[in-house]
This record gives sequence, C-alpha cells and structure tokens, in this order.
Amino acid sequence: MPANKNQQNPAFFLTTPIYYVNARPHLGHTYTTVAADALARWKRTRGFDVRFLTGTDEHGQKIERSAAKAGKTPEQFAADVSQEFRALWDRMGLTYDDYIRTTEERHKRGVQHLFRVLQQRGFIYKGKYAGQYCVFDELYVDGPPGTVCPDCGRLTETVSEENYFFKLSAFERRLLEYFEAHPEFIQPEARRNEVLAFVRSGLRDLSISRTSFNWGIPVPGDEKHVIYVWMDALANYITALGYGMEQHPLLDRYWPAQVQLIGKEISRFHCVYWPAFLMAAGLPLPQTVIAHGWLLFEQSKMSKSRGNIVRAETVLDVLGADALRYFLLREIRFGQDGSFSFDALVQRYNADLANGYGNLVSRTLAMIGKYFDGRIPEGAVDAGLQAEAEQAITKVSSGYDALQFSDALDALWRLIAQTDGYLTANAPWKVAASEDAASRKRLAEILYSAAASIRVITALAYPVIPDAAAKVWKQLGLGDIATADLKHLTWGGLQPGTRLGEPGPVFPRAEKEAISRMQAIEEQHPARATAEAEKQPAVFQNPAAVPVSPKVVPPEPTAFTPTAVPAAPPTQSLTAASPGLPAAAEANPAVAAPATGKISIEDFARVELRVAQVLKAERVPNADRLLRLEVDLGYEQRQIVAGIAEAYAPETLIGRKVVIVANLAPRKLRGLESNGMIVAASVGEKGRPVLAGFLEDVEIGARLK
RNA sequence: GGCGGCGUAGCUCAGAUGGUUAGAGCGACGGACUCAUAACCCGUAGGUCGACAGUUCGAUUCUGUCCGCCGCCA
Repeated sequence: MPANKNQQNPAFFLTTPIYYVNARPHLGHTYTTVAADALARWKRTRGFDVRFLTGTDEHGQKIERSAAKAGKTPEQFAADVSQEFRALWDRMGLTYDDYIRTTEERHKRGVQHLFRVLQQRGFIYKGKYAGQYCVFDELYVDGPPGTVCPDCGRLTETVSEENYFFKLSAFERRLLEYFEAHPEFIQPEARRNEVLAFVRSGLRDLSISRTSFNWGIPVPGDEKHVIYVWMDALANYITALGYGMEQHPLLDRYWPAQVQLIGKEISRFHCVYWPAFLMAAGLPLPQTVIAHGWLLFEQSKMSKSRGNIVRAETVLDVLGADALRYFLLREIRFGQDGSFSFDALVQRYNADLANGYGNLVSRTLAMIGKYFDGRIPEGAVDAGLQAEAEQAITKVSSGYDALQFSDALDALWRLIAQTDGYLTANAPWKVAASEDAASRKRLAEILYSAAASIRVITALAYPVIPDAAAKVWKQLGLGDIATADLKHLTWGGLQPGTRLGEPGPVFPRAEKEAISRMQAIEEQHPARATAEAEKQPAVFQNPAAVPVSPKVVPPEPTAFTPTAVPAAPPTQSLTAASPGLPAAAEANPAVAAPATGKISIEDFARVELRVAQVLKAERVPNADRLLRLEVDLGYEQRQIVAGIAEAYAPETLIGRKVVIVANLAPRKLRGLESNGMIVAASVGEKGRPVLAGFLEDVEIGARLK
C-alpha cells in the first residue's frame, strides 16, 4: 500500500482487532474490517495521512491444541489461517497499510519490551493463583471448587499456579478519571456505561502469564512463563509501529491511534486492560475505542435448518465486494447488532445499487451519449439540484466522520432519488425531441446538472463502493478516482466538453436465483462442516459430561460422552456446550474438520437413548443456563440438570417428550445430581439448543436404536 | 440475582424537553412514463407507538409495575 508520506497532513491511525486464528475468516471479521477500510478511505480523501492496521493473533493454548488436531505445528497452523485472512482482505481490495502477526519477531520484541518496562516501573509482580480455571476458555473463574464456567458452562478445574500479575488495581481511579475527562474515549454510550460499571465495581490485579503451555511469547528472564494472550495481542497496536525498537519513527508519527475499532465482546480488554497497560508504560491512550455490534445470521425462511456461518467469499463470488460492503454499512446501524441474510442482501443490492445508483448512471450517460455525442454538455445549472447536492455533501461527510455509515448512505441515496426525480420531472427525452436552440439549451442544462450530481454522488460513495465508484468516475471521463482530489468536493467540478469514457453496467440486476446460488455455495463449501455439524443432534448439556481434564487433547470419545452421537464430530459437543458464545468467538477450526474417528455399531449400542416425558421443570438458582428437570422414563423417574434455560422456559417443557441419554454416569451440578442428558440440536452462531422430538407420538421409555 | 438497554407500519429502523392528521426506506397495491438495468416517477397502505396503572387539560413520548428480548457483572 502506498503510504501517504505527506507529513503536512494530520496523522490518522486506525486499527481493527487482530483476528484469532482459531477461527477461519467469516462475515463477522469482514464486517469490522470493511468498516475500517471505508473509514480509512474516507479519511484519505479528506487529506489525512492514514495508517490502517490489521492482522492476526496467533498464540495461546487453543491454537496449540487446534494445531495438534490438524496435525500441524502451531507455527504452520497459525501461518495458514493468517494467510487465509490476508488473502480475503486482498481479494476484497482492502487498503490496510500494515498486517501484523503476533508470531513476527518485531512483535515478540515489542511485547517483551513492554513486559520489561512494566516490570521496571513496578507494575508487575510474581504471585500465586489458586482457584478455579476453565480449561476450554483459558479463564480464571471465581467461586468454590465445583463452579461452572460462566462462559461455557463447563466444570472448572481447581488449579494452583505461579503467575506474573499486573497491578491493574492501581489504575482504577486513573481510569475513571480518564473516562470522565474523555467521554468520547469509549463509544457508543452503552459500551461506555458497561465499562464504567465494571471499573467502578473494583479492579483486581490481572494475571498476565501462564505456565501450562508453551505457545506464546516467553516472559523475559523467566522462560517457563508465557505472556498471557491478551497482553500479547493488545500490544500489537504499538509493536506494529516499532515499539521496542531503538528507532520508531512510525510510533512517533502515528501513536496514539485516532480510532480503534472493535467488536463489543472485547470492549473490556480494549477499554480497561489496554489503557491501563498504556498508562503503566507511560504511553498516551488512543483517542477513541469504538465498539460495533454483532452480525447475526438470520435463517432464511426457505430452509430453516440452514446453519449460519457465512463466508464473505460466497458473496464476493456472486455479487462482488462492493455489494457486501454496501450492505454491511448501509443495513446495519453502526454500533448496534444487525442481521445478515442472503435475501436482505439481494434486496438491498437490487433496490439501491442496481435500480438506484447503477440505473441513474446508466440513463444519464446514455442520454449524454445519444444527444451530445458523449461529451458533457455546456449548460446552466439547476439551482434546486445543486442545493440538494451540496446539502448531501455536508450530511454524508458528517455521517462518515461520526462513523454513522448508515446515516451517511441514507443521505447519499436520498440525493440519488432526488436526481432520478429531477430527470423524470424534466423529461430530457421529450425536450430532445425539439431541435430548436432553446430546447437544446434546456436539454444541456438538465443533463449537465444530472451528470454533476452523479459526480458528487460517486465521490461520496467511493469509500463504501470503491470499485463501482472507480468505474463510474471513468465513465464520466474523469480518469482514475484514486488520484482525484476529493478533499474539497464541490458541485462545480465537472468540466463541460469532457469526453465520457466507455459506458458499461456497474451493478447489473441480480436475479432471484442469486439467493439460492449463494446458499448452495455455502452448503458445498468444506468449511460448511461447522454449521452442518451444528444441525446434528448434539447432546445437551450437562456441562459436566464434557471431558474436563486439561490434558485431554483431543478428548477421547467414549460411549458415555456426547461424542458418541452419530454424525456429531467429537468436538462438536464442546461447541454445543457454549450456548453463550458470541459470534466472533466461535468456530473452532477443529470443528470444521470432518469427523476423524468413526465408531462401530457396538460403540453406538452402548449409548442408551430413550424417550422421556418432562414432569417438572424449574430454574436452578444463580445459574442462568441451567434447568432442573424431573423426567419420566416409564420404568423410573429421575432428575436431570440441563443447560437449556436460555432457550426454554421451564413451564413450556412440562409434558413434553424428549430424548435423553439414559445410561450416563451421574454428575453433580450446582449441588444437584444429574442422571442423564437431554439431546438437542445446537443451532446457530450461539448454539441455541433445540430439543429433539418426534413427529409421531412415541411411548415413554422407548429406546432409540 | 445486581446494573443497563430495548420492545413504533409486513420487514429494517427514525422520532417526540408530552399537544392539531406518529415518520423514512424496502416490500405490496394502483397510476403515469419510456431516456435507462422489466428501471425511474407519482399516489395508496390506516400501525391500541409491548401490557396495565398513575401524573396531567392532554402521553406513544414522564413515573411505577408487569411481560418479552438483549447486554455487562474478570
């Protein structure tokens, strides 16, 4: 990427999170990165010296395990996935200036330097952690032995290990004062309030090293320890600028960042830990951390059983990058959650891009071609249209500046409609029927005004639909939009006499079948296995039924674990066990791999699946996900504790017939004994459980074979 | 459980320090036009503004309770 070297211009450093290579790139990652790219492009057109950073986060126990499962070294595994991200961004033409990988030497050096600095400044000490630990989430959990992980519902392990700690508690007051003095630091408001509440409730020191695995950056001077993944990851924003090197001109030039874009699920790390690290290191804080919402995947009504992990490539194949960019930024109010569906995408594409922008360009340029031999006519300007265009410039600009992409695009498309309305109202094709001078003059005015409006529209649309804008810019005869000076965009920049470029469709209408085509592509893709697997019955939960030993890598399938359920790959049950997992955190690639170990019929026969009827159901106090059920098997009644409280209200279950694993060894959950598990499909990004059932009435106690 | 947010037309959402007929876009329906990508333009749609109660001359907009959804609580 050619960096803008003009030191006269104000620096603008913009970052996305670095993506954890445990998941393959999907639309969630694309959303963040596209928003950042649009902002980067916008700021560049406004004359800022933009530096746009993205990259991948590659350390941690999860990567170590996933690599082992994939039969690769962690280095190779991380490199492969990192390359997938990078290839996608390149294919989409994203204009990042730097792509950092946490396995790079420059990063390791920077992180170790940061560690030493914090140590020297007295913010790091060695201590001992004794308590509960969730192996799956690599998370310390509060509570007595037997506590379930609040994130995934699995039983925690009791551990005791020596750690380095960061004195986070020392920054409680300073952080609050900073938030107070800089209300714009955390956006939007809702996130800010959450962070404030969190800090106000008191900060404890943060464990920042691990000894239980090796795949990470060693603590300088104590190589048994590996630096905690979050400290490692967050530091990328400065190590990418040369932090830790003797000379760091980029750091001097670009830090602090103006905008750090993140997904809302990682706001605590970016709004509490990160500023505290920076304060401790004596570095200035970023100007704003902006959290966007989640991208949810709506199931299309045509196939309800569809899984919902969508890859950007599918959309690129069928509609192109601009379509995806436009949809994500137009349809979703930035900051709020939004949903994606192929239906809505094609709808937006046709209504706004094909019928709106594309058609306006097409009709206007066709008439200039026909009536003025392909040259921009010399004509007076329609004052009304000019005023509307100028108003749009203001509105769209302020929308982009505020990262309110949907507002900006809304205002821009209003101008498109106004220009379309202007043409229809003045009917140039009728005016053209008369050859007299007055009519020619009138015709020139109408078409010049429309073309001038299209020029403004195109310039303003460029950050969001760069490819299409570049095409139209050429068709207008204005050359390469990338080199155009859009900083002082005004109405009057279109020179009469300019010869139009080659005309051609910019956004051809999409047929209805585009929807089914994209759906088909998704289904055929190998990575689809992730979503496919979620459609299969997974055994749900009894979190305790999941192997919890930290050394189980991978968990050995036995007939008594959920893994024995046909067609559900071993780790699928692990995914199913995390109903609360946010969009950006799912998709263990190991899940995507086809099931490796097949089981024999005898293995399956060991699992006793039976029909049971729910007699009683009630919530387990202080456990958001757990329900205590009493079920009737015909030959006996028993108690089961199941993690389905978020999907089913207790009263709706009473009388319902469900499928249970009847011969599961009993486990205690929250002090309650659970005798068996309920079988449910795990649906969607969040693994919402859907209970298995029968279309016909089935006798209680019947066995499934 | 504690704290916070949300619930407005078929869909996605605006909005109101309380006040004549509650808005936009899309979809649907009707009309007009033919330069253009079966497109564009015009018009129509009558939604108890989640439920109930209160404050008020008057509430969808304020207060309370409830229901539903969501987020944060290392």
